[in-house]
Amino acid sequence: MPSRARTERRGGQTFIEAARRDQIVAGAIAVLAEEGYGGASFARIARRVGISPGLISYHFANKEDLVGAVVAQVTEALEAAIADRTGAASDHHAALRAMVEAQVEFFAAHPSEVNALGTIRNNARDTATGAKAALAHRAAATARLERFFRDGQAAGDFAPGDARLLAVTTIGALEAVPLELATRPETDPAHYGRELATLLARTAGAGAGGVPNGVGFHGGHDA
Amino acid sequence: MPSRARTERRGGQTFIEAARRDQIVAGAIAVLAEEGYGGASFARIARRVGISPGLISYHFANKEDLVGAVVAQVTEALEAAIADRTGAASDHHAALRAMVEAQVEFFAAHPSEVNALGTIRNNARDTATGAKAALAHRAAATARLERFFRDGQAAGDFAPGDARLLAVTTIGALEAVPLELATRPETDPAHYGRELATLLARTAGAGAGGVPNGVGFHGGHDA
Amino acid sequence: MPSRARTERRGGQTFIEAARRDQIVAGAIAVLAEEGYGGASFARIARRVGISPGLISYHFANKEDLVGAVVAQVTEALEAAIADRTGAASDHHAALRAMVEAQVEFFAAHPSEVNALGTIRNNARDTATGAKAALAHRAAATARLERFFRDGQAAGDFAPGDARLLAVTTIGALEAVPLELATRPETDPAHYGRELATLLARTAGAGAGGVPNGVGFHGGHDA
Amino acid sequence: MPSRARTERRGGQTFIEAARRDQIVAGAIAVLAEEGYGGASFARIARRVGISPGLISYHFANKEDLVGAVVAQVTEALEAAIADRTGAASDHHAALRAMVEAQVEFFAAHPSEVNALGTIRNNARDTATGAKAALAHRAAATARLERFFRDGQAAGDFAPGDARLLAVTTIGALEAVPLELATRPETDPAHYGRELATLLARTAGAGAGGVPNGVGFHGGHDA
DNA sequence: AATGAATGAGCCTTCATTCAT
DNA sequence: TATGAATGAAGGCTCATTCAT
Repeated sequence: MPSRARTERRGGQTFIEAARRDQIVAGAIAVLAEEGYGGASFARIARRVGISPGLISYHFANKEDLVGAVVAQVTEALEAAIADRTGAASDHHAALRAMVEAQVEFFAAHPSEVNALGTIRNNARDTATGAKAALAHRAAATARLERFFRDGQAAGDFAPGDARLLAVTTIGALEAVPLELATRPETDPAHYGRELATLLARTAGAGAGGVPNGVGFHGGHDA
Repeated sequence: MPSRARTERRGGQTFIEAARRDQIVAGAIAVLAEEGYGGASFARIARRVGISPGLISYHFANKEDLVGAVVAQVTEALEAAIADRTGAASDHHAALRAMVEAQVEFFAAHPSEVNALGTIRNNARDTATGAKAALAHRAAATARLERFFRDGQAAGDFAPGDARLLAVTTIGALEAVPLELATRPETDPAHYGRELATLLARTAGAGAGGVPNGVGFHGGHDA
Repeated sequence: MPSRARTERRGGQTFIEAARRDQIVAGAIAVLAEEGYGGASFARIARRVGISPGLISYHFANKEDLVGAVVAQVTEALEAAIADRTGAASDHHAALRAMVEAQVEFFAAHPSEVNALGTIRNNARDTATGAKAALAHRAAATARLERFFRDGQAAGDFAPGDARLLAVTTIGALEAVPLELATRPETDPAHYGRELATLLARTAGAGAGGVPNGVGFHGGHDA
Repeated sequence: MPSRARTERRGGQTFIEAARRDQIVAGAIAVLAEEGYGGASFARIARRVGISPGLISYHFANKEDLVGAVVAQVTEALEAAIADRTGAASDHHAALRAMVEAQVEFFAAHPSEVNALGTIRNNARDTATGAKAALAHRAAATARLERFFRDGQAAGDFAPGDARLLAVTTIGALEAVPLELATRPETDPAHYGRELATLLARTAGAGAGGVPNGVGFHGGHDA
């Protein structure tokens, strides 16, 4: 029985279909990162991938659809990277550190993806569902972080204060990282992540039994 | 020789020339804020201002040129607002607070300008000189802030630490504010600014003889 | 040697080949009727039939070819329906009535087919051989009708006059029917056909010994 | 004072704007007539007119808009031609004759316009308002004709009968004319018109005191 | 100083068609 | 026999920009 591999499917898609989609998404990410939102035309993406522009329309219903796929892929990868690291955290300080470090390292490891996501987010008006997903992802991340800080404050791990403000500030601090890494390539991301984690821990403040400037000392967690 | 008024100049420009340029820049800001970078076409800007699209090309060499004018106007206004408030600051903590509060209040008072500036910055690849100015402004602001923090640490007003990291983090925290204000219109900007200032002061840390949460009182340093 | 059935042929075609062609023609008719000429793309036809677009190209050399098949099928069915009814007619008046009634009833019974045929005729320029067949069919029908009227006039069944004018007018009157039936669905087609036959008989006029409104009874002429 | 002519306006349009629009509409009519609906692309129209395709978009909001302009121009011209001739008619028979003759002569004098209108009508699905206007025009003409026949029957000028059927049949007979004239260029339109008028008068039938083949002479009815 | 007419490139998308499988 | 991947041309439309006036 021939050509089995070609007909096997994953999620209703042929292998080759899935491969093309991935390839196109990758091309879109690269072009978005390099040329910006306005420069990410089907023609440019197709040229980079080495296919005809019509083929993108064949695999994606819309530009929106393609942009949505980019957003989905990048946010999922980012979420996974964070989840991987925060899963083991035993307290709020450890979790915050894990999240910050994971995020910074992801930024360093996937600069184009992160850049593309940011580019899309900043041009969200254009596309309806596609790019709004990027904004929604950010909003969800902020809300999650707010809950996390409130939780930590209730648990006495963080100093009392406006958890929303803390979340927004933390998100902002993190979002400034990719440009900094790009601007100063000599920066060691791992080190930067650890330092930023420490700094943001100080920002969140120590709870009743903690120490503001650094590290708690109960657990044995680090990043 | 009549029409003297029309020929009087400031900076090499006729009055009416300057007025038109301002009018067009204002229109560009509004459209950038409302329609995003991709939506800010000459046609759309001209329609809003009530002129013909060709006139924009008459007054600005390029789209770049127009974008550059927007960046210049907004960054200058922002700088002025900051300078106004930080001028009176008597020490680093006061100066930091003044800077943060001034910036947040500027964000609240001029949402379109800030939005437009952000939009341009996020699409900086497109336009050569025009939009890169926005990035350059940010880079300069970061560098200045880094110097400020280093200064403050040397003076013992801030805790020792990586001043660059502190600067980038502070910038990031500030840049997250406009979206937060837009997303939650019920937020009181003045209050948000004070809280954020307090928070960022804690982030910078208290120096040897200072108070973390408040205002120091020794130095006479500038922003 | 199995699969004999699959290789049996009619007119040089496999059974399954013939079946597919019919299926595709039927799909094309439906799509033409519903979406118009411009909307009748291979993709749309294929989707309706439940096959891949490439298969249409496999079974038909061209879009022209497909359009030609549609024209052939519909005109043949129409001719057959007319022949069925006019075969028994004993004179020119009866034959005219039979033809008109048969045609109107065919219009009512096969609205999509008729619509598709009309759509093709009205876009005949596009496709070379395919759609010109529709025009040719109309021309042939007109010529036949002209001969019929001339015949009837010679036989004294119709009033003397320009047989060509009569034919063109009759064709026109018939071609207005499908839209009328579609626009006013409450119309009873059988009744409409009888009334129209009577009216057109009056238009053709009564011959020397005939009755204008009704049926003559001499000839043995065909349609 | 210079360039007066250029700034004078008619209906809010510059002269040159109006001239261009007319020129484009004329080009669209020619291309529609020659290449059919599917062939009437902006590129093709522009090439014929000798302008760039973008200029069509500059003068017309849409393809729909352009198509609508074509429909408006042709239907208005046709209506005017009919009104010119039927205005003087003193009774229903005279009015019917005038209408038929005027229409046939218009068909002969403006073959492309008529062809274009027909082409648009037959592809009405594609375009929303633009082409539906052509269908609406036909529906209105039919309704008006129906009223006319009913009127004439009430006045005793036409034989009793289904006025709707009569109207639809008359419209159909008229719509068959352009193709006949195109197919047989040797046809004399004036003669054809007179003959068709006579034929359709016979179709409508003579009223109580009238003469079937000719002209009534009593009434003062309108068209 | 200002208009509005005009261009040509580029946008996303759909199309008929081809071809390896 | 049938699929689905792929192409290249063409579609309408918007854009920044130019230029005569």
